[in-house]
Amino acid sequence: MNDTRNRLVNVTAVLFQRQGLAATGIKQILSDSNAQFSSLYHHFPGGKEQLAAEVIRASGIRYQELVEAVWDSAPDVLTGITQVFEGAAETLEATDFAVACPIATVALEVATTNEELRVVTAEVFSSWISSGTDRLVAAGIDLTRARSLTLILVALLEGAFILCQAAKSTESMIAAGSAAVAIVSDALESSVADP
Amino acid sequence: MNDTRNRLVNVTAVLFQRQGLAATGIKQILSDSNAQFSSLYHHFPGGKEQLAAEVIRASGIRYQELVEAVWDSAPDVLTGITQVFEGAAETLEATDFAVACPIATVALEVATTNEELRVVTAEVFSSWISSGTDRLVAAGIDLTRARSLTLILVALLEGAFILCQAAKSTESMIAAGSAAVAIVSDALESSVADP
DNA sequence: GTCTATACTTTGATAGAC
DNA sequence: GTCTATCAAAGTATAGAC
Repeated sequence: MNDTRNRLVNVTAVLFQRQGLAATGIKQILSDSNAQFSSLYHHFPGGKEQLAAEVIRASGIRYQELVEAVWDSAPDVLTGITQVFEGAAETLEATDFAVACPIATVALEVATTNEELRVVTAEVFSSWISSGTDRLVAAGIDLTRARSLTLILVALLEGAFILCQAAKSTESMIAAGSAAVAIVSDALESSVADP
Repeated sequence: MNDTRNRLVNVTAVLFQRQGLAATGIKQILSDSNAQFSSLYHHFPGGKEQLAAEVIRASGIRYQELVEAVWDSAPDVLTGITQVFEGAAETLEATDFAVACPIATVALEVATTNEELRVVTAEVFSSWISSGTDRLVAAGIDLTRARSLTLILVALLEGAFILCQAAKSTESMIAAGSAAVAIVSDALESSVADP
């Protein structure tokens, strides 16, 4: 799977994560991918927008799988959530705060400027939220509350990414992780008390 | 204060909020401001980057004042926090999810691409965090905990903005507001119990 | 599917008259 | 301080040979 098409997607994913959509030029994508104009427009007749849609989807799936792997390898829910936030903080620090959410920058850019791509980012977030909700339901939390909690968890993670990248500090991610654990912990206790 | 220089800053602030930095061209700024190239480079010899720095600072101050006004007009801390998140949700809905955080898109764009502007965004967030921390301290929470709580509040707000704009739904902002109130409420109770 | 070359637009920025 | 005109570079996209 290291053909030209995949190289284009993977290279663009990295550039989108660091620079966003508008700042990433096709010429830079081609240069970094060792590819030609003809290859890009052969594989993506829709040009930059079609490539972007595929990159957003691929990045979303990859990040979801990463988080699920961390979460599911933990012995319990609270440990899983702790490790997701700790892992995010470690990655930020290890990459000099370059690697955070793979789609947040693009999501904000397209939210009011490109309806097709906005929908793609919404689908990615929706998939993440379903994944988290499933896990909280499996831990004994009722569906409505599990969904609401997952929205909070994702918001904490995304918001902390912004603050951490701007400040070049993991302080916010640490605080967000503590809050995430506290909130889910409360929900678990009231689930046990009122099943 | 409706001279050319101020028009440039105000117009650019709106464009940055909706499109981000890279997607906003100087020609669009000039067109929307009814200004000329010569005016822009007269007032901002440093070009787009200098204008961007001033716009980020101005947007940061304006938004901080808005939030402080909402917070301080409430009878107590928890009501204030509730109304900040409710106000954000109302603004999102009233503007078809176009008006969210004024600097988040730019902050993510510049975080790894423009060190000078990254520092400016960091200063804005730092000022917001100080403002929130002051208010929680005034409510009786000790400084360390107040700062940590404020980081969580800002992360919740910023993360919810992303999710709401992508989904075109205020669901995440509602959930984030509930979480914010719950977390600060807990802190207030333990402050009273253990002063 | 890939190569070279190119078309056309928009970008940020500057020059020089007034 | 403002006007018109213009620059060099980078932007996306396409054509046509192989």
